[in-house]
Formats: sequence, structure tokens, C-alpha cells
Amino acid sequence: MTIRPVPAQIDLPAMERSILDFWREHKIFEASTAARESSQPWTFYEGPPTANGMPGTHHIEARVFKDVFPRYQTMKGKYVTRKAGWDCHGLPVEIAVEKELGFSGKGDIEKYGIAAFNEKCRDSVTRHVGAFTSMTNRMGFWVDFDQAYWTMAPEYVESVWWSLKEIWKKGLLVQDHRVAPYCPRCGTGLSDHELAQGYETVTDPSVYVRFPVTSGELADLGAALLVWTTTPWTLVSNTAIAVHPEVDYVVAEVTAEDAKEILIVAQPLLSALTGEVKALKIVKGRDLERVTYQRPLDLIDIPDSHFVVLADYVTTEDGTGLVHQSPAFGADDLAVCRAYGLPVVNPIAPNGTFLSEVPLVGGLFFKDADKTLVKELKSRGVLYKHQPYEHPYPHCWRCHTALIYYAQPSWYIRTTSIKDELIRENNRTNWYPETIKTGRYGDWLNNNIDWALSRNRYWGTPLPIWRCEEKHEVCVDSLKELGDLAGKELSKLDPHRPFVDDITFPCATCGKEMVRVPEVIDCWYDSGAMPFAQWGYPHKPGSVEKFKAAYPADFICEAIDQTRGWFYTLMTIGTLVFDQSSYKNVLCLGHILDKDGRKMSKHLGNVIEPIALMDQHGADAVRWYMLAAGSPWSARRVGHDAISDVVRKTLLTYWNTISFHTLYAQSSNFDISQIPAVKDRSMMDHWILSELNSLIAEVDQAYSEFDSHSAGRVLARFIDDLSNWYVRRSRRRFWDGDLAALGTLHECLVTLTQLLSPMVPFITEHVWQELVKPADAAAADSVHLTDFPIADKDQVNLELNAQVALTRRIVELGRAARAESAIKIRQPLQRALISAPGWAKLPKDMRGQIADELNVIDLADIADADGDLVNISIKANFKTLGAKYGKSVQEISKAIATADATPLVKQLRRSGLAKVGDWEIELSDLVVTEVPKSGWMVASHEGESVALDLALTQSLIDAGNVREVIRFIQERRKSDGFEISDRIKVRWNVDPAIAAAIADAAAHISDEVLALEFTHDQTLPAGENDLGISVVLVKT
RNA sequence: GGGCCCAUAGCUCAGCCUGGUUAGAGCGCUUCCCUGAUAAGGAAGAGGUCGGUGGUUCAAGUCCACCUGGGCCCA
Repeated sequence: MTIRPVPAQIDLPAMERSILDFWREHKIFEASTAARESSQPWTFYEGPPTANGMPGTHHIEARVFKDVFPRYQTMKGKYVTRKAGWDCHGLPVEIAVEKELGFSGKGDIEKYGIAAFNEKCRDSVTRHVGAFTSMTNRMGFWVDFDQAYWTMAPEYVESVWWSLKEIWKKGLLVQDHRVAPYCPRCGTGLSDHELAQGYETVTDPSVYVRFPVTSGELADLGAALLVWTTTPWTLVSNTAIAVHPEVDYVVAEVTAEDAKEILIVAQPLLSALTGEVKALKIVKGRDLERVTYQRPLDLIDIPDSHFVVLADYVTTEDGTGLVHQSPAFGADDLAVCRAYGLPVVNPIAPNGTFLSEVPLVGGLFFKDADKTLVKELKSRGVLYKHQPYEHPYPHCWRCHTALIYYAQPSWYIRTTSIKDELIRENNRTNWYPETIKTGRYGDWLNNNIDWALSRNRYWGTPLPIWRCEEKHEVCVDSLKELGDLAGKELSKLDPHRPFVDDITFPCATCGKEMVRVPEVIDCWYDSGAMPFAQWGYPHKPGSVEKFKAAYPADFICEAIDQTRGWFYTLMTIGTLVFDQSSYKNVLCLGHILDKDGRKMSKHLGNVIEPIALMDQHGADAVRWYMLAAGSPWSARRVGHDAISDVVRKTLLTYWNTISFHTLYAQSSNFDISQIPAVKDRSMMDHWILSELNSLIAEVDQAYSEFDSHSAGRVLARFIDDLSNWYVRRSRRRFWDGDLAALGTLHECLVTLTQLLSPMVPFITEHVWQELVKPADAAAADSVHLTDFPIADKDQVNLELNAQVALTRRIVELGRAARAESAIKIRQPLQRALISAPGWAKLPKDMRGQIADELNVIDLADIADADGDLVNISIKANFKTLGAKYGKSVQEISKAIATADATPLVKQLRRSGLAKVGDWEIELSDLVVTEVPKSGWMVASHEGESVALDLALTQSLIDAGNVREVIRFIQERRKSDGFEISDRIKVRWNVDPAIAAAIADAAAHISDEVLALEFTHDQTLPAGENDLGISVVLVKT
């Protein structure tokens, strides 16, 4: 066959570009799924990215993991379709367009026209999708863009409508007036999961304000209720003060700066008072109920109010234990005040400013009014204390405006009513890592609150509810149903604002005109509806079958911030509509951090652009780093150095081994049909095949558990074993064109390439085309069209693995001794003595390798050496002794340390038992180290030792010189540019003192350097090296 | 304020579930070796209070409690 050598150096990014062309031209992705069409499906759902900006490095992270497991499952024989998706609607897109157009709020949008504005939003989405597509292609994420779902597509919107109607029919989609977080700039309420994304730490004024009591005996005392708040602007609409019924409140006489006053605070919070404090009396919170007070500000009219109310939610953790109530701006406040029949007064307009008719603060933005109000409180003498207070406060996650908790009408999905079902579905879900299930996500479900679904915005799925003056409601599930109601053909209508707003029809109940409610829905609902809406279910022909075949998903994967986002909406909508969660396995990724462990943000200037990263290091490099350099679920740092390190270590070693193999495969006309049967191969071959088959099982297991980190670790270890032990130890066999060696290496590389291919699809494809296809006409056209390797347990030989490990440890010790001795490895030594458990059983082959690696002629067991030559030292093996004797181990250890080691070990070896002090021990209770007494260079570690005989004889020195000459000629062959198989003629000269020894070894040297002639030419000038070697090489 | 995760060499990470007395690997640094994969490979050295404190135990990086710092989430 025709394996051609590949260069040892590789330009990864350039290679990747040609592989991308190859995949495109040969439609490999399409072929990989088409081949499995009749197999069992393994369903993947793509969480749609919001196409409102350029893709970042965190997008690569998620996409690497979304790619590797579908590739693996495809190789395992599953049918894995990968439908791309784009999240098109929502505030992020609107904000981006507003910025583009220079708008500053909803007024500008309405002036501009909703139709035109939405058209701009549509354009913006389309534009950004391009950037995502090219990044996705570049990184080798196989996903089908041709059939991508777009949440703004009419069929998608209709599918969402259908699901909303299902929920509405169950009575779970309702309008309610509630206090909810609201962005005054965007003019819309935010859902709980949006709120979660926008906490920022701010410094607010925190004020302690006196509310003088105006009724009862406390009024006679001149007492004042002391209230603490961090939102002075809500004092304008103060309606009541809440206390906890069971808490003790202290009526305290406070003396500070010669002034006396009487203040009321909760007992645990007495420390809020400054100065000398004397408790006059203590009252229960419930006894304060309906006590009236003088409010601190009287800017607006609030009738029938201003007294103390009782509320269980009041805490004594901070403040004063007295909580001022402003029902328009707090959910708890609203509930409590409603119970007391108090009015809801709201002096703030939807744009966040005080109504113009309010004195003092009219027209001011609510947060900006704090300063003015604090000044006013001070001048009225009711301000007790004032200090800055740093705390997290919710902000709009996109525009960063401080949110206001604001009473407003809003549409809700009653998710609280399916809480039990959600918990049931969560219990059936496999979370990776597992802790999320009962931890972060489980907690969230347990504290579930209703989903605030509606948004008072423009670019979103319109809420498909029409209503008449009499509040009769109809929910529409499709354009067809809408057309039937309106008596028009509407199937071609764009189901967005403002077009759907224009459709009206008479109410079936009262005959009055029905108009659509003005809201659009939370775009998180759109993405959570993708399991069915991506097919246009149930309206579109064929969608029912497609949906049923692909629900629920076997695999979804996003970063951990999606626990309250997509992971939640997906499960919730699935459970609401189908009484079943939409996914079975969910992989939850850690976040991407910069090289110093900080979050990447434009603000810090530490953002790494994904395309640049891949152009510099290669997509495989970035992928390998993301997958293997840390656990999927822990946060990972990304930096250039970190990536180039892992590339050099693993990918280039792998590539080097490929390059090595192609070199010798070509020079020996390697033909896979000539590979000997496994049983006829050498022990080294058996060993690496044993490791290979263990590896297959380990990688298979790791991939199946979404643990790319473990897979990467065992793969990297195998690459190291293969390159730095198997190939290194078998080099001579490759030079000789040994078919067993070439065949074994080839088989290892083929399988390794397959195992690596889900993680690093480019370089493995390149290898497949360069190494596998040329050698095997029957091989698949692409590595990505192959079946995942199956481990052959019969080839796994744990004893052999252990023996090779021992061999390698002995070699390491020998090298250490060599280095210590300062005698170059090139210089042969007569013998080495070895002491190690297991040494006696080590096969001859491996002993030969040790001798070879250490360049030693004889190896012997230290035990066989003259008894006087060896020192035995022993220490306690705590693990076995501890199990047997527990507490006494320290004493035994001392006894062992002072025992005479040599006779003790001899006795143990003879009889198996011996006594140390009062304790009976076995040989395994000791760690025995044997070292020669003198004249030897010794290295030992954990009971294994190697000793080198440093005595040099003339024949050893001669042998060393011969080896030096061989090395010199080999180097010259290379620098002169000969092919490894070229035969040469050699003329040589060396220092006369060693010439005879070189001449004697002429046959051996000729053989090693492929010389047909080897002539001593004394006319050559001496070379500038230790032995004065000079050579002239001529190609024959 | 609450929950979860993390903390081991300058850096990236193993080891912890199942406790055992010299805590490992790779990268980087210094010195040396090897040379038919060579922009590879090997050895040695420097570099660790295993975040801190306490507890359990004959024995703690490993088990337990508390604390500190970082990340994420919630309020």
C-alpha cells in the first residue's frame, strides 16, 4: 500500500482548514448521521444562543461539549440528529437595536413605529447569526444549520401559541396584579430568572427615621417608632409600619449629647441606638397593633392609614424590627396592607419618575430622589441616623438600570401548582455533576414561585389572548384559529406585533369587540418550548411523528447559569404541557475565566476572541484544552500559555508518533495484510495491546458519563506510554521493518485515532486520511464514519502491565544511578544488581530491555550476589501492621528499626514468620531495601533498588568508543541528508589510540549504519571531538 | 443573610470516596545525559506549613466541625 511519510512538524490551523474543506466536499457530517438513520436515536437539543452580539469564548466551551458526546454516541451506533437553533426574540435584541438607533425608551420606539422597529430587530438577529455560524464551523461543531429552528419563525410562534393555550385551558395562565421587579427604562417587568442575572452591589443611603406615636399611652410618653429603610424614596408613599407579633419591643429612654428622647425598637436590635439607653418597658409586637403615628413626609394624600400592623415576615436580623410599609413597592407590603384594607398609593410613573404633581420630588427618577428626601427628613427633625449601606440590589440584566419593585398587572403561569410534578421530574433526571440535582436546582424548585410571563415590549412572541370589555377571554392556538374567529384568511399573517394587534373580532359571549392583550412573552419561554416548537408541533405536517421520536432529549448541555434559565424553562414547559420533563441527562458546565481566574468581561479587557484563539492554536487545541484540562463542571481558566502547553504535550506527541510510523511504514513497504497474528507477536506488542484494550474500556466509560476530563487523562497517558516506551523500546524493530512491530503500532494508532476523534476531530481526520486510508482500502472514508472500538478483554493482561511498570521503574532507578555516577550511558558497564519484589518473575525480554536502556551487560538479583556485598535495611509496613496490631504499630516500628535486619529478613524468607519484640510478623510487614555495600552506585525507592558496577575494563571502554563512532556516523548521515534506507560507503579516521578497536568492530558498525564499505583512511584529518573522529560518507 | 462548588509546587492538575509515615505528574527554571522521532526523549536539582484552626485515630492531604479566601446561585 502507499503510506507516505508525513512531516514531524504540523501547522494545526492550516491542516484544519483543509479538513473543513474535505468534510464539506464529501458531506461527512451528513453521511455520519445518514448511516445511523435506522438505529436507535440519541436525542440532543441545542440550547439556542441569542443572536444579539458576537460569539465569545464561553460559546466555544458549551459548543465543544455539545459536539463531543453526540460524536461519541454516533460512533456507538446511535442516530444523533443535531438541529441548530437561534433564539431571536427578547429584550437583548431590542436593546441592541435601540442603541443602534439612538433611542432612549419606549416612547422613541412607538414614534418610530412598531412594525419598522421589529423589522430592525429581525435584521439584527439575521446579521449576528452569520458570526455564530462561522465560529461554529471553524471549531468543528457539527450541527445542522440548514434545518435550524428560529424562534421568530411563524410556525415556531404558532407552536408556542398552541402550548400556551394548553396551559391556559388548564387555568394556569392568568393575569394578576402583583408587585414584581420592573425596569423603568425598558418599561417592563422582569421574571425571576432574569432578576437573578442582574444583582449588582450598590451603596444606598440607609436611614433610621422617627415616627412619633400619636395614640395611647406611648403618645403621652412622647415616644417615637424607629424605622430603618434603605429606600428613602418609598417613605413618600408610606402607609403603615409592620412589627412582628411575637417579638419584644423596647420602649427606651435614650440620652445622647444631653438630649433625651424615647424610641421604640425590637429588643434584639437595641444596638441600633446610640448613647445611653434605659429600657422603660417592654411590649410584645402584637400589643402595638393599630397604634397610630405621625408620618415623616406628607407630600401626597393617603387616607385612612398610618398605624402599626402585624406581619410574620418581619425579622430582627437588621434594622430596628419595625418595617415601614409601602404597598405599591413591595410584595410583602402589598399582602400585609391588603389584609388591613389599606389603600395602594403609587406616586411613581411607569418611567420610574415621581408624578409631576408630587411636591419636592415631582419628575425626579425614584433613586435620584433619595438625596432630596434625606435632606427633607433632616430638616423636619425626624432623621435619627443616616449612613451609607452597601448591599446587592437588582438591576436590569441588559441595561443595568436599578429595578423597582412595582405593582402592575402581569400575566403569570402558575408553576407553583405543578411544584410536585416538577420535583418528581427532577428526581428522574440525571445531573452531571450530581450535586446540582438536590443542591442548586432542587432548592430552586422547592422555593418555586409563579412564572411572570408577560413583557410590555415589542419584539417577542405576542401573548395570544384576546379579551373584550367584559373580560371574556379567548386564547388562540394558531393563525388558522385566529382567522376562523376573525372570519378572514390569516395563514400568511406575520404573527408578531403590530400585525396581530390589528386583528379583532366580536366576543362569542357578549358580542363586544375582542382585542389582543398588549403584552408579548418572556423569550425564555420561546427557548424552553423548542422540543416541540422546533418542529412546528402540532400544526405542521409530520411534526407529530418527529416530536414523538425525539422527546425527551437524552442530552442537553449548557453552563451552570442556565439552572434557572433554560434548564428550568425546558423542564417546566415540558411538565406543564406533556407532564414529562424534556430531558433525561443534563451536563452542567463550569464557567470560563481568564488566565488569572477572573470572569471575562469587556470591562476588564480580558476577553479572548474565539476565532483568534483558534487561528493561533488550532480548534483541536482549544477543544482538547476545554475537554481535558479540567473537569467539565468546574470553572476553567483560559489563556494562551495554558493551551499551547497541552497541545505540545499531547497532540504533538501523538502527531510525532504518527510521523514516526509513516516513515518506517513507507521504507519497509508496510502492508497490513502481512501483519502476524497477535499470538505470534512479542511481549512488548502484547503489552501495548493490553494497555490499548484497557484504554478502550476506560475511554468508553468516561465518555458515557460525560467525563471528558477522565477520558483525556487516560488518553494522554496512553499516548505517553506508546511514544515514550513502546516506540522507544521497539525502535530497532522498526528500523528492521519488523511487521509485528509495524502492525502493532499501526493497530494502536488506528484505534487511538478513533478514541480521540470525538474530542479532536481535525487532526484525527487528517491522520485517518494520511495513515489509515492509504494502508487499508476497506477503511471508512472518514474516521467519523467508523464504529467506536470495542475492547477485547482477552488481550488485557494485568500481570504483563504490572511487569512493564516494574521494568520502567527499574530503568528509572538505573538512570538515576547512572546520572549520579557521571558515567555516560553511551559507556557500557559490566553489571547491575537489582532488588525488587517481582524481579524474580520478570521475563527475559524485559530484563533485556533494562540492560539495554541502562547499557549494562549483565543483570543479577542482589540476593544472588555474595552475601557480604549486600546491606539490608528494613522499615515497618504500617498498612499491614496497623491492620493487625492497631495501637502498637509505633512500638513495633521502633522495634523493627532497631532489629538486626539481615538475619531477620533471612529468617522471614526461610520460615515466613519471625518475632520482633513481642510481636509476630511476616515478610509483608516489612519494607525491605537491599543495597550493595561499596564500590557500587545505588539508587533505591520504596523497597526497589538498582546498583551499578562502576568498574571499567578495556573491552568496556572499547565498546563505548564503538558506540560513539556509530552515533557520530548516524548524525552525519542525517546532516548529509541521506534517506534512512540509503546504503553508504564510509571512510573514517580516529585517534590512533582507539583505531584498532574501531577496526575490530567494523562489521558491527557497518551493520548499524548501513555501510557497504567501511575503510580506515588515515589521510583524513582528525575531527574536533573527544575521539578525533572524522568520516566521509558516500551514497552507493 | 442562605445554599452549592472549589482551595495540593511559580502555573495546570492527579491523589481524598476506601486514612498508613519520603504527597505525585506535566509545564516552566537550573545542570547534566541521550541522539536513525531531534523544535523530541531521559536524569538530577530548586520549588509544598496539601488555605487556617480544632477534633476523631496508633496514624489525617485523605474522615468530622468551625473559620478564611475564591467562584456560582439565591434573597
